[in-house]
Amino acid sequence: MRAFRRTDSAGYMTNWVARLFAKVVDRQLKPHGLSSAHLPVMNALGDGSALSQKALVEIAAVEQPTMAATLARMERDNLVIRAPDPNDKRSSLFSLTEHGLEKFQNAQRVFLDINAQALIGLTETEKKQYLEMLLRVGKSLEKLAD
Amino acid sequence: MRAFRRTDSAGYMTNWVARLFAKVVDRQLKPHGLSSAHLPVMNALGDGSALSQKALVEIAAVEQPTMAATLARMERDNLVIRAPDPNDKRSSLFSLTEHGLEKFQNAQRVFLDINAQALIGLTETEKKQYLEMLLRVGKSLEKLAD
DNA sequence: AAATCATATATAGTATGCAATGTATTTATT
DNA sequence: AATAAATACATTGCATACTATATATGATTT
Repeated sequence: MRAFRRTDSAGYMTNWVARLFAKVVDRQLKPHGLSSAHLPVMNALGDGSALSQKALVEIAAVEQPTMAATLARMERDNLVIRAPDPNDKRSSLFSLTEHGLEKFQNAQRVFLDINAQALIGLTETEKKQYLEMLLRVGKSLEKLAD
Repeated sequence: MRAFRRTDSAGYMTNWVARLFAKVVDRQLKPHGLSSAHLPVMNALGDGSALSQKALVEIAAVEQPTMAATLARMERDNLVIRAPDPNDKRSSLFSLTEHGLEKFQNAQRVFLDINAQALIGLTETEKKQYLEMLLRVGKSLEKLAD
């Protein structure tokens, strides 16, 4: 079996672009004390919601221990607070602190801007196709992961 | 600024698909004692080449300390060996061990198969478009990262 | 040849991600 | 109600990735 070019492999290419996204986002968020893993959490809590770890796990589509660690760091950095869930003693409800809410405004702007810059070489039609294909590929991979 | 859906963001979606790729690949490679980060290295060395860390950094498009750690683990696991570069005392040349070469055969098959499965929902034309768009988005992001 | 600059790698520190497993609480079954 | 099963979360261990920085060697300049 002959070696293949990286640009011929969807796995390599997707990983490459994802790392570039994260690198650029993290560099620009760092001065704000934020990072890419905070974004799905802040986005979910940005309207003032108080959500459980489990809900955030589903929203961010990461494994539970990953979200636990992210929330622990965000709590440490005063971006979120944890309150006991009155209906379930196993669970806590997370919400943004005031500081977290302020930071979320910046984060949102930075992230949307980088997304726009990244897609600058695609037409409007292609942008939709790009997102739609990612969704289809992701769903195929989710089946493989079950 | 209103919250956006994850499926509308190229950054989220690319990251999501990349993590799914890695998860599936890593699960299937684990029984072979391999992982996704080994693939670009094995692919580069699979023809018997002996390459420096620097060359592998460029091929895999990761930062130098990342490749250093990956090579250290691969060396520990007897997948690659390190030999002094006769032309430059700062540098070593890495090549696959016999064990690494055997494993590479399996890895290659597993990886190509997962790639094919992931793209099963795309037409042949779309597969090319997917790769081509990733390349364009990646190049835009590389500019942002400079 | 000595001093300077550049290059290749190493190391420390941290974040993000996964798998595997343990614990407390809740829900379902008998 | 007691027991069993399911659920929510915590914890441990490790891999992969980044930034920042240090060290050794090589190349260039003076």
